[in-house]
Amino acid sequence: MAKLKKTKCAADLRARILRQELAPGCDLDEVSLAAEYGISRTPLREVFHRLAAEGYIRIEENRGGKVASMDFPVLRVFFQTAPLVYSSIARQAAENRTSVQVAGLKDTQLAFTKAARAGDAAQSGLLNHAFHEQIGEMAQNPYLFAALMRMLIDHTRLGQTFFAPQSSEDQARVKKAIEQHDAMISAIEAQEPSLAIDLTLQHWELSRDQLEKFVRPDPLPIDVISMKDRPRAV
Amino acid sequence: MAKLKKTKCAADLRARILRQELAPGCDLDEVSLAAEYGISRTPLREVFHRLAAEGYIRIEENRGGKVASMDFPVLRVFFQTAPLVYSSIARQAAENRTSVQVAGLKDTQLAFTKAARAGDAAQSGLLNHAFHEQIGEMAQNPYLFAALMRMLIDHTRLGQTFFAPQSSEDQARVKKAIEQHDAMISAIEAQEPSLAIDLTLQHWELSRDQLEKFVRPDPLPIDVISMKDRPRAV
DNA sequence: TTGACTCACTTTGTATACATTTATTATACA
DNA sequence: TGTATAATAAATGTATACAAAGTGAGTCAA
Repeated sequence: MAKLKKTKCAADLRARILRQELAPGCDLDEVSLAAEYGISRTPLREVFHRLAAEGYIRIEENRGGKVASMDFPVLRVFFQTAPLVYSSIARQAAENRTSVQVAGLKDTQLAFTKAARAGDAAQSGLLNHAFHEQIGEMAQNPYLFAALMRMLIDHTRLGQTFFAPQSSEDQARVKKAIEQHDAMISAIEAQEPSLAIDLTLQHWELSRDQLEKFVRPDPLPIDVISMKDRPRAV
Repeated sequence: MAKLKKTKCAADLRARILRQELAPGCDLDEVSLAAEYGISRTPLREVFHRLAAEGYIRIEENRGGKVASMDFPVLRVFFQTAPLVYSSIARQAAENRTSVQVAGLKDTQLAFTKAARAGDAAQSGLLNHAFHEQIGEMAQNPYLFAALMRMLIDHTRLGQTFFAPQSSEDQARVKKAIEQHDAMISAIEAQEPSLAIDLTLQHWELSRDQLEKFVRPDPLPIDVISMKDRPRAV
């Protein structure tokens, strides 16, 4: 019972960080968080140290925990590394998945689909995260899994806008993402590594286009006059 | 001062696990370890949670910390994954290294060479670990770095015998490893990624041959008579 | 002898109190 | 008014005390 509160606290903190409810760099107050989760500072601090080693937060000497930042240089590396890690994981997931794991993945995909169609951005992001984490578990590769989890922290935080469709284009993208997930499940279930890799890379391309737009948004229009012709451009 | 004891405790525990002084699966008693490091159980447990998330130990509900095991299925994955991670790290290290980091790497290599030539197996293993960790830091890739660190935990533990040369063959291998390190430093310093990758893969081959011998040792001789002809075969 | 149960003992988990460090405010002085 | 410094408040880090769970020896009944 008591231990449940601790794991729940850790899980909730992770979720809040992934949802950017706790923004990068945000200061984490021990006393208020401990009160919030109904535990004392001792177990909370143990959670902090766990999250620090997982890459969610960093702990500074005598000034407590802060949400891990997302500096620009790292983002560049993120885009460089994602295809390698995601495709390697996909390959091994297709090779090593168990049928129980496939069933679990389908459950997650079902929940994800519902949330995405309902336009619940926060929940979609978390379920998308869970989806890819589950594929990571299928790979049975603790080494790459560690890399994957760190990628997903940043990926989910960056993609927070992804599942909040505004334009009809956005909605089409979300629909495509759902379909890609379904295809990935099939490839993994059929144990076809090379197909799983292809689908994963396509999925990454879709996500990357959106993320890059977020990181490097369209510049504001220079010619003010022409704005009249496309009033919703911004 | 007090915080130093904590980081020292964490570093020492890591080293003891890497040296297999604390064997895989070994139980970690909180009170005795706390006493040993001159700290109370509270900070020690925080260290435990850190090490758990780093993959050095695992913490079981109500029965404390145990050194992470090295099960056989994972070893298979280890050999599969090492070339990918090590070579990717090497590439980016050559691309992104700073001169300060190169200087640090040379220092480590110097200490490593001394320890290896002196036949100090434990120290050699740790310094070899530090050498490859420093290359990991040069890569400036937190995602792959996480994978690397997990690989090195198992690599260093497995290779514990590597730097305890018994036969003259073993001594030749250690000498070759030292030379390969030097060549890797040069490639990284010269910022030649493809060369760094080649050298890293060669280095891995050398290590792999030795490790596989450790994991899958030569079978005991079946023909007892022939033993007389090669008394040091076992 | 075996098996289950009890009770003492050991170990882990949590809360609280205290020490130490950092942040903030107030005050003095230029 | 602005800066430096002292005093105060707030937050983090650690130790200790207590609660809860696990472990094991010993006992007794079948």
